[in-house]
Amino acid sequence: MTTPDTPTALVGEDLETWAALATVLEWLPAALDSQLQRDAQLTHFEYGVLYALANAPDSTLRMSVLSGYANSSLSRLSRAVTRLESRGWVRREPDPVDGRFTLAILTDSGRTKVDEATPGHAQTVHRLVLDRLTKPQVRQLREISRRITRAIGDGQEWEPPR
Amino acid sequence: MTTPDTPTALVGEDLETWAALATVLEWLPAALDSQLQRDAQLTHFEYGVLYALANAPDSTLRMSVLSGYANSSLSRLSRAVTRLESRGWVRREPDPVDGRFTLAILTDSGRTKVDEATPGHAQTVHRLVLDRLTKPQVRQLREISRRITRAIGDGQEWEPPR
DNA sequence: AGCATTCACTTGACTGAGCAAGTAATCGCC
DNA sequence: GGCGATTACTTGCTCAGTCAAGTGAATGCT
Repeated sequence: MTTPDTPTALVGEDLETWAALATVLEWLPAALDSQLQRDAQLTHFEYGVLYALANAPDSTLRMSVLSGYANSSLSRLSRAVTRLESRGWVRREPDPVDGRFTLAILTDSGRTKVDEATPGHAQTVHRLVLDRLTKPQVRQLREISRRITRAIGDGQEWEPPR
Repeated sequence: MTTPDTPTALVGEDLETWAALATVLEWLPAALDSQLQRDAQLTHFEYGVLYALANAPDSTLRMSVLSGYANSSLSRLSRAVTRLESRGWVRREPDPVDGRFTLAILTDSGRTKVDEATPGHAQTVHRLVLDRLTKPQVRQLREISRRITRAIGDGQEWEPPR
């Protein structure tokens, strides 16, 4: 008689799957950063910030909203925006509606930067991920990713950073 | 007539899939680190090092081999082992066979540490990933992950860190 | 209206990772 | 067998990220 115990170690297929995923978790972000760094002197995270601003109305977002889009803590975002600001791609303004909020605003040269960086990044995502998979696999990957994200959100003992 | 151009931006299903995966890439490592940090004062990377040693003959591996197993650069590994050494879980010895190699050796208390940390980590992997997926999805995830890893390895302009 | 509280960041101290330069051990070649 | 590569790390510097404490703006309670 077998019992569906909570497992105390990963074995067999589970271990292999986890090992494969863990490798992706380690290498894919590094590969993405590498391309963006080489071609646009941007980390993937910084690109994400610029991209989110580029797709926002008036190229403007409150820091706290932006940190949500970028899956980031406010302090990480604050430092990243400082860097982007010093390179002239973003500027900050207090929100006239409520001075506690800070608006991050994409500058014209920031927009140019995103536009230049986007094709290379999109190509890399295709080359490393999308083009390697069958269409059903792409769908599965989306569903699998969402399930994992939901599981993380559900965890009572851990809040994803905002 | 449509042409299969190299795309210059991600749109539609591709964008959604990529966004979902990017979220996993951001949150899953953080969630894993969070549990291990809380329950065992270990990063996921440090756990991986101890785990690899625990499963090696004589609980011993050359630094360069270990860095392969841990998907890490030698310099990152060197620093991690320094930390683990200072906590008494690993010790270093020059390889008697060839003094250029350094052997990393798991201590008894290091073994105890891995054994204590493993069930909680395995549970977290189940809770966040494996238990959320159907069996076919687990298989697909393994295959998808391997394809992505292979794609990264193929890239001529980027070598995965050893 | 006045003052403590809350909110939305920002910043200082510290840690971990990458890169490149350094170091010690061994190998290869004459 | 001596000496210039090569190999296998290690380490100094710099930078990004976290945590916790700090700051300035708005809110609420009386």
